Amino acid sequence: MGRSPCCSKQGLNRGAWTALEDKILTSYIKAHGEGKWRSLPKRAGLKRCGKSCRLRWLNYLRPDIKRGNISGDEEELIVRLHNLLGNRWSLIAGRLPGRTDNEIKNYWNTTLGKKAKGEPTSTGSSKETSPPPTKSRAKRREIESKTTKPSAAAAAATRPPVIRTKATRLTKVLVPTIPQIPSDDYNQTANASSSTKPSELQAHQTQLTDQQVNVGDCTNNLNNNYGCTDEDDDIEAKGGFCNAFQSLPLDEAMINATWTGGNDCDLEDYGATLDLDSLAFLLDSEGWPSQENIS
DNA sequence: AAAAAATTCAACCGCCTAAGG
DNA sequence: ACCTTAGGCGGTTGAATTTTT
Repeated sequence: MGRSPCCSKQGLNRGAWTALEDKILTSYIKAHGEGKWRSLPKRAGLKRCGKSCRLRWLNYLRPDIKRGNISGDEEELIVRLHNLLGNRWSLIAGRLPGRTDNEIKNYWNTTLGKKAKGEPTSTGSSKETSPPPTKSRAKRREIESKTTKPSAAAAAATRPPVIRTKATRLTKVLVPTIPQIPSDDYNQTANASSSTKPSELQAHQTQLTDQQVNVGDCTNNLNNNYGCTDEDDDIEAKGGFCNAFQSLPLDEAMINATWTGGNDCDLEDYGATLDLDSLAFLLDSEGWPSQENIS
């Protein structure tokens, strides 16, 4: 691909992974767990760069990866999240169980981004001049996803660009925990019907909406809102509500869901506690802070 | 049927931050 | 305080595949 390798890769395999390599990597990680990527290839007997192993595992081999077409609901959610977060694919992927940042990024670049710009789904300068094929895959996928609501993409096109600050690496597994709301109140709301938003959560959303939320630095704002400070290293111990994910308006189901990014991630667990229906509020523009408030 | 064009997506890259020495 | 290492992220590339001509 034209660039010099990032690390010494003499004698290392590159390019597409073979089935055997996949098997070796999968077996090794199942036996020893993730992590120590630099030394993993040597220990596993793979002639691959550690980064390559990590990427292969995270984007393809993980058992909880959901493969296949992105549904209309997922598409809507991606558009919404992109409006809010910009190109922070990892954060967006964190809201779509089983989807990887790479997959979402690819989907955006090939489909949604062009939709949002009102461009035909084509690439390249020479390609821009020609009209889109009448039955391109993108077109067919559009037709297939019958639940697609074009209004969101159109709305995205009219919104001003998202203001972003530098992305911050998330070094801890993000487990959105129950926010620090009075337990009685929370218990009540948790028992409420699914169509009713818990009052505290509604208040939380309102607070976010009313506040001048700088999306790129929302962590700090949220930390302040929920009593966490920069000095609070032990956020999880506080049951805190203190990361960028948690700055998003959450509904009850999402908060109750066990979100993990680690080895214990099990899609069936998600299915038990969270499905796309639980994210439906994201499709409701009323539930989102306005752009003016974000910037 | 074959060639060209369009499209997808896995894989790579450089850069950044955090952690540890 | 500085340096090194490891892990993670978003941007980009190009081979493979699909569709169109």
